[in-house]
Amino acid sequence: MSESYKEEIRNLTLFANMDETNFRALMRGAYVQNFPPRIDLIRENEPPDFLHVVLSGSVDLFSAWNGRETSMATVRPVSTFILAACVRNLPYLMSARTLEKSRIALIPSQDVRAVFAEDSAFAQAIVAELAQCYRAVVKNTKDLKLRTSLERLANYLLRQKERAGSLEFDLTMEKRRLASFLGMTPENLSRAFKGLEPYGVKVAQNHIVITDLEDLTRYAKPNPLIDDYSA
Amino acid sequence: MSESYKEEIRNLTLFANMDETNFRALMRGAYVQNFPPRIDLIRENEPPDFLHVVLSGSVDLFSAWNGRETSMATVRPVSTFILAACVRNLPYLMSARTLEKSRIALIPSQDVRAVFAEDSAFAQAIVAELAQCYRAVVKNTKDLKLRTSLERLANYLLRQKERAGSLEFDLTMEKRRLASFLGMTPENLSRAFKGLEPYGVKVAQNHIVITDLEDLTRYAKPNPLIDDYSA
DNA sequence: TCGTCCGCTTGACATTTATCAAGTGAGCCT
DNA sequence: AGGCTCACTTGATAAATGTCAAGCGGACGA
Repeated sequence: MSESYKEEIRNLTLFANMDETNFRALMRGAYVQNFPPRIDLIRENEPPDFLHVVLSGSVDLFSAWNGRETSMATVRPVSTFILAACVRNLPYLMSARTLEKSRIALIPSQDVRAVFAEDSAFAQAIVAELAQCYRAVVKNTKDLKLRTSLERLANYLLRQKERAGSLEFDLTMEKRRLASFLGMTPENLSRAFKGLEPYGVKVAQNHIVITDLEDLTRYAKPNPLIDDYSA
Repeated sequence: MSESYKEEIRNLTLFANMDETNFRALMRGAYVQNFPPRIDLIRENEPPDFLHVVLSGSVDLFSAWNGRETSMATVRPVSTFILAACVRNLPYLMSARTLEKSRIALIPSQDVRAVFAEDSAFAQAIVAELAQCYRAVVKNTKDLKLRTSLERLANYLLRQKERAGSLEFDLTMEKRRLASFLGMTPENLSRAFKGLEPYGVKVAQNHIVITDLEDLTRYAKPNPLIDDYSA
């Protein structure tokens, strides 16, 4: 693997503080691969061969049961996925596919387990990462159980507004995927956008304009314990 | 704290392999308290002062938003809760209350953070525990997003059957809490029980009898990637 | 033993969400 | 430019779920 990739990975908080020798050991078995859009990377129920690091592009984590499918999360650079399966050496709970052309680093999971048993800085970083992921999923569950789909969409738009730093922004994913992520059908999402118009949301294609932030906020009632993904 | 309590905690996988000196240090600031039923232990959004260990009784983790409330999980002996908030030193995402008379050990969370930075066996145990919790919540999300309420109930009953080791068992919680846990109203749960009768489920009060396991299983389509809480 | 309380159930109805089918429109290839 | 594709939208309808109000029945205390 090229040194520039290694440096990119090294800068991830997960790997930043670990011992250099251990990091080198981790990288020895690792490699970077380029994938075209819509390629399956892993399938749920497979054994966890590799810890994946998204270097560029983006990846959809999704899951299926009984002919239905739902999008669980989007992984963007630079971060990892399926860490939990790796450290526990248990089958993946989710499938993953590239959304766009993506560069992914693959680190053999047995190396991850071996090194994390030796390197306490790495172990601590894993703890921080897992705790973060855990809290993110708990928030997502609260979102699903405590809110209607209209409320979920309203709060999603407010989070995107925060991310973009502007009252005007483009949706970062296809509407059909957004619908699945928010736990509804595309048809329902389409109507939900209409339903938010009275609260000051203008939609044209993928472009969103929040024309009345106060009104939308009053309706959405955002809450850091659900919507603040950084804490 | 009495030595017998300490031993009980020591036997938890989370604490079993750590250094004795570090364990003693953890226990120094810890104490055990008895709580009556229906007592609030923590409230969401509070800073994480203590890691909680349920020694006996049971605890409900729940969360509220905008006047609505939902039950997230039940913690039974001997296990811990709000570990993620402790290690990240971030506010609780869920509230907790005793369901019955319970004995709870409280370990100052700053001690937990201090010791886990020193003790690699402890750090590893925390990783295992957090990864486990993460996977449990992911499964729960899949359950919520991929299944109807009737399917969730059917699979819940199959899991309880497994737990009890018998086709006949008692529900371990109030129906209203079960409804909340499964993400529905008590009225809807009541009708869902009726709806499972054709598949061989008999309900009398809290007592459940599965009279046609094959039929119920065919309907529920249980899946280890959703329903097996041990993996 | 008789009330009373409280959780559960039931029925009627409203709302939310999904499904199915048909249309619209932007992007794209030729 | 024409015509195709494909996501999205829209409308009609059905199914799932929630709400409200009333009733039932076991547990418990007086």
